[in-house]
Amino acid sequence: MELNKTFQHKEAEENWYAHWMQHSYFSSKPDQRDPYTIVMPPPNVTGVLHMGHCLNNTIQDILIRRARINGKNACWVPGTDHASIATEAKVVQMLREKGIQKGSLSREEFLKYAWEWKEKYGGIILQQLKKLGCSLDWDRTTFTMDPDYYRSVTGVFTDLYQKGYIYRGKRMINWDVNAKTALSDEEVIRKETKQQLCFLRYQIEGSEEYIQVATVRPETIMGDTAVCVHPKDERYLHLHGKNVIVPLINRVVPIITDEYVLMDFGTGALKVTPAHDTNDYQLGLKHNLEVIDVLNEDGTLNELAQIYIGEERFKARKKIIQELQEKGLLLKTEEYTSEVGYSERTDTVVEPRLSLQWWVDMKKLVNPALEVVLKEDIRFYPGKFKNLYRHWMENIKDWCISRQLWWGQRIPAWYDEKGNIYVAPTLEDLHQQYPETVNLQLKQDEDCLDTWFSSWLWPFEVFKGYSQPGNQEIVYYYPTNTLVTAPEIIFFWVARMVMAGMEYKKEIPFREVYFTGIVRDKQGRKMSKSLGNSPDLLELIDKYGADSCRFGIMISSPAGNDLLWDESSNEQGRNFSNKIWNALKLLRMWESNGLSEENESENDDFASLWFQNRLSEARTQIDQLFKEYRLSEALKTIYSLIWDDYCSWYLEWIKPPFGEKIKSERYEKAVAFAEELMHLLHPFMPFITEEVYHHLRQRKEGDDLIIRQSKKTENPDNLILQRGNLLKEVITAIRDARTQNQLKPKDAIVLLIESSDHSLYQPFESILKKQINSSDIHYGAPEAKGSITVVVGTDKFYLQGNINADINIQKDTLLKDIAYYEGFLLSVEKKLSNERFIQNAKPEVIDLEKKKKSDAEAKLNSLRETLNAL
RNA sequence: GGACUGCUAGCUCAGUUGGUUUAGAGCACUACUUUGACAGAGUAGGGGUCACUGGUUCGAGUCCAGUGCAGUCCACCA
Repeated sequence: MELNKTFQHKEAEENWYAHWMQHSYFSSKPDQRDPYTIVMPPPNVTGVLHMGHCLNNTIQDILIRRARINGKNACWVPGTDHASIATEAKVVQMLREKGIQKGSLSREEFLKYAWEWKEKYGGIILQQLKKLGCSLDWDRTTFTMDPDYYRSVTGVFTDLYQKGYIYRGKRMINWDVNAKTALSDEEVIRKETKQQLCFLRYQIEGSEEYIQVATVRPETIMGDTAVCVHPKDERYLHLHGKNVIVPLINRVVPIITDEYVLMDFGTGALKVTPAHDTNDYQLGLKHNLEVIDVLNEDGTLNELAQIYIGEERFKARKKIIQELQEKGLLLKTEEYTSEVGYSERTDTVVEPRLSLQWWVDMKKLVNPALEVVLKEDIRFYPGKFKNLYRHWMENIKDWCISRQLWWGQRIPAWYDEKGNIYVAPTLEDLHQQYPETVNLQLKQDEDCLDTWFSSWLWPFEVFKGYSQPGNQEIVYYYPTNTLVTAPEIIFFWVARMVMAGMEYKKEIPFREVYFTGIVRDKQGRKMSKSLGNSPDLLELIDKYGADSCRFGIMISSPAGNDLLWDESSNEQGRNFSNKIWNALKLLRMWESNGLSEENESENDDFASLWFQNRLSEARTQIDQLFKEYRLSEALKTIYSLIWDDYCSWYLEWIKPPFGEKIKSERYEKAVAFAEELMHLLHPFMPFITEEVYHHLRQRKEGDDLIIRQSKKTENPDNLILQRGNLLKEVITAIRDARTQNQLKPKDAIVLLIESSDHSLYQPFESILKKQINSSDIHYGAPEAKGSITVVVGTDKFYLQGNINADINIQKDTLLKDIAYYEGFLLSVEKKLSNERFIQNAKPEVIDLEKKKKSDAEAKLNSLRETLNAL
């Protein structure tokens, strides 16, 4: 079959993915082999594939494919997360565009829309992963709101409630006025924000005197129930026990004292608004202050504010500032920058708000989960995240898990008319467990659970490890091997999965966690939708091919650091594909030219002998790099093995002279090496490798690269490797001399080698001849001048024949070399003549320096001899 | 404010317990080559006082301290 000029990625991708699916190569069932399990971090149903997913899933696919060819039963589980708040926001927006307000719908009606939306868009991201070549076990696709999964979530809630790990309490929470729900601390992003610090005048009751108070949130003054000063602050001693009048609404509130107030910040006088600030709330509790919440759940002012009722909080702020100014109550404003909390999902400023929510008492779960990481039962790559994990775990706070949303697992708590709480996974369970409730008027809690309250069960619940504990699958696949995820969700997800795993399986959920870097653009900016600097991955795959995109992102992905991604790395991947493709074409061309059956002894084929050992050497390196999760370097090693060692050296070495046939044995070896190379590269670039593998030979049904098993790595013969390096060195040096002396490639030379050991060169004489275009090779010293001399090591190579050697060029080169080695020798001699060095350095280091010295001397001798001979 | 990480060629990165040459690779760059696998190529070349300042040591890119710059995470100062 005639091969295309270049690799046609589109056809190959479609064909091979379909072929692999047809043969169920991705699907895994428990068997005698060791499992290798990865659970995919489930992307949000709202998501579309971006560069982060590309990186993350490429890494997972590499690990899975490598495990598969290393004889493991590889199982990679896909799925999606219902993403409570993000999805609900999308659905609300979709409805709004249709002219439907969420508030006008019943819960059931809304959920119907939400499920429709999920069915329509929820699977897109998984389909996109197929384009990337991900070898996921699709039969295992799980959704965090699948019926069984749902029940496990409410089951876990019930269990934790019964153990007393979950409680309901009225506390300050982070309120998202846009999504109208509570958020956990982790869902609040703090950002530096410029604000106006307003200095306000609060009049002392029954006096003309004023006290100054600074605030960045003047719209909350209507919730003030005190002004607080430090008890020792001399400026305010005379005001202790007095009252002040809150501006605009003229509420009379007391001046209280507390050491919490910083005397040197602002004016040293703090307005206390217990309903709208966590610290103020604590102060309020301590001093028994009234809590006046002036905001509605959507962030508008309510009746308790008395003024600007119904106005949005920031509009109200402006108006209040203006009114205060007009009334002379605003003394000044200063620009002030501080950290302000924003909702991770809706990016609106979060309001501290007092409300009744459900909480997990994390102290009950934290210890085993901390221990397994400290003991390194679970290993983090890179290791620096261990400290981060530890710090968070040691300072853990209770987890607010209730959300005022409809999309998600509804909290399985029911209230009777007296306000008693009953908790059970389902209503049926409840009736069964508490028969007295059958006849009660029960009302289920309106709220949903935080998304992460379901995804923390992921590593075991995808195998039904909670709903059917002890089933064959969970026993076989759990603990999983590697978790590959972004460091951003170490607290949201990783830590909580460890807790859930330890609590419910009494075992770690995964043995190793590989944290990927953040994908940044060329300017180092984080890729994000809002910046619009995130390229469309599907377009890239279409343009360069999935293999090239995988190559591109992996080659620029240093272990444990962020990666700066640039489209040109895809070009490098494409060029590499093309290089491989052309090597294949060369092999096929040789075959179609016919093979020569002429015999040759093993010793005649130095090239294959060398490459065999070079391959073993590379394999050893790659094995080690994989162990350390240095995937980028493993890829670089393979890249150079294929491009430099196989294509540039090996294939050139075995290439038959033009018009001649290649010897059959050599050809067979070259094909076998190509198979090995494709096998090594396959985890990184699955499509082209499978395609090439099938072009190399006729394959039987089921002989596919994706399942071909690796051989044991053999130790390389270092002597052979050294000989190979010598050969390369000599070729390079002579080629260099040829160029410098302007010899044309066509001009053949005669090579004379002067060496103390001719046997060094004899094994690869024929290769050398071909590579430097030499008609003949002799050994010995030159009889006359006029040749070009090249020194490699201490051996001399004379290029003779019909040439005009330019003595000056050679002199320049030699003098440069001599200067270098003289300098080098000087530094070594300096070291060796230093008595303290001789006294203190290890003997092997001294020996080494001595060897360096004698080597350099010998080299200098050779160079000087050569110079003199000119 | 606290903690962590990084700073090596134009760019992205290696450099493993301090001594294997007077610091490497890949891209990019420059020159030359060009009908026999591949111009998406080949051959060669230029390019770095290893962020800075001190210190330890016979010896520092590597260890220590400080400084600077960048980034990440954490923290309730109005």
